[in-house]
Amino acid sequence: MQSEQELTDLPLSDQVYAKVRELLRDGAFVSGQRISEAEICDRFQVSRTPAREAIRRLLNEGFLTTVESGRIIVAPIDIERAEEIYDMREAVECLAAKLSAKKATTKDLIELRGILDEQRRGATDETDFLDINDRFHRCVYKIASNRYLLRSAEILLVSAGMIRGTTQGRYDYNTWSLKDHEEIYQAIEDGNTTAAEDAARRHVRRGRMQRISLLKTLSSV
Amino acid sequence: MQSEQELTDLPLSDQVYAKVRELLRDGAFVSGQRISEAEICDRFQVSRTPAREAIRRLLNEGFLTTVESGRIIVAPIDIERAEEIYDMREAVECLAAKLSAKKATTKDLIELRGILDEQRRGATDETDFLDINDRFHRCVYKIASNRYLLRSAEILLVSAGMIRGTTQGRYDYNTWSLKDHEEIYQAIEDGNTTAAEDAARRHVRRGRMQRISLLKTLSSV
DNA sequence: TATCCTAATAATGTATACGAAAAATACAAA
DNA sequence: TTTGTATTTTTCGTATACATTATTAGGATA
Repeated sequence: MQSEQELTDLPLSDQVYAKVRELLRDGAFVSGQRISEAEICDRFQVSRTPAREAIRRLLNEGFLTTVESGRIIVAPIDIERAEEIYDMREAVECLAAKLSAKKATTKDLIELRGILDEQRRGATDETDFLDINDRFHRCVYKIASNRYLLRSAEILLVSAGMIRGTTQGRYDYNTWSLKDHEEIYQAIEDGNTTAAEDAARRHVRRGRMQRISLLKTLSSV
Repeated sequence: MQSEQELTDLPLSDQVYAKVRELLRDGAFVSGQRISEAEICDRFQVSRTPAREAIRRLLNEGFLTTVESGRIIVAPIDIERAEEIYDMREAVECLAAKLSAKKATTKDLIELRGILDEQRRGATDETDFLDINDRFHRCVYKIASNRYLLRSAEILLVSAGMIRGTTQGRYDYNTWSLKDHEEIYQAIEDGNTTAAEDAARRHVRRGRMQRISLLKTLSSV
């Protein structure tokens, strides 16, 4: 829940939750793969209680799914689910941008610009790029300061990141991503809510097209 | 997770979750009130494990909040939180209406119209009215068929329902609520996505004004 | 009476124990 | 080989035990 807390002094269930989500994001857990409590216990050396709680939360947030008879698997992201993610993401990112444009303080703008500068300097590798990208979006969420939005946006950001097939063709993404982020930033700085919303919408839609086409080439193989 | 399931064959944690949420909605648990595991165990005659899981989910969804040193209370809904709820709700309800207008089948329309007819016939009392109201919205969510939207919208619907101070002045709400629902329905039937979005937006904003002013009169007392 | 120290109490995080239900496996018979 | 059945194993839901930490209460002293 608290974001700035050291991971080690959080309850084990939260640590496990965070670590599993990381594994999901990094593709160590793949679509459709079965997840059992015992496996989580083994892997993270915790007892069933925190493992259970982490799994239940991941289920609730849509990262995992229950199949017939209670078995749990990593939620497969097919085109249908990807469209659900992006439909929702568009609504949520637009709101985030709009609220940020309304509420951003000077300090907020400095922080956001800092992340943008980092992105401009260029990422060392793909993971780094994705990190910076996520930080930008999370910063916007923070500025929007809406707890319900935050919860949703966070989940959707990670879920969208899980849509991938091949890693290739993802890095040049940086070119338009940077331009989009600059646009969003500018609108927020200007306090122009509709411009912010529009920029966010375009950004999400570009991401959507890219990801969906990625899925399509994959499923046709 | 599955909606049509008998409550009794769901895991205890889900049953407890549902029951606590009901108590919250009905005002049996009030803002700021402390909630302890033991209390939940006592009240529902379950052991700590399911009680814990229910509480964690309620925390995660924003119904409960952690205060200093891990104490858990019913999240107080002040004006700030109410605005967060309604800002987010506007985005989510608009999306729900839009998607429904795009996807609704004849069968969907029949079901939705059925609820509307019920509302037209009038509710017997306030609880009944709220039930019908919720059913209408849930039906729209279902038609939109987006899992991420559903989770969010459901939480926001209940959260918004928890904004209340006095019960008075809530019942005449029915007059404009019905009109709004009819508008939303019509747009969905027409497959007019922008009209659906607009109708939903107006509806949410009306609810927002009403609830916020309710809170304001309360806090000024 | 106010304050501080200590003991008791309660609450939460974590681990483990138990039971039921489902799945997998092994083995026998057709 | 296939099928059917019995047995073993896994997995999960639930309960409870243990440990640690925070909170409260009581009593002694200034």
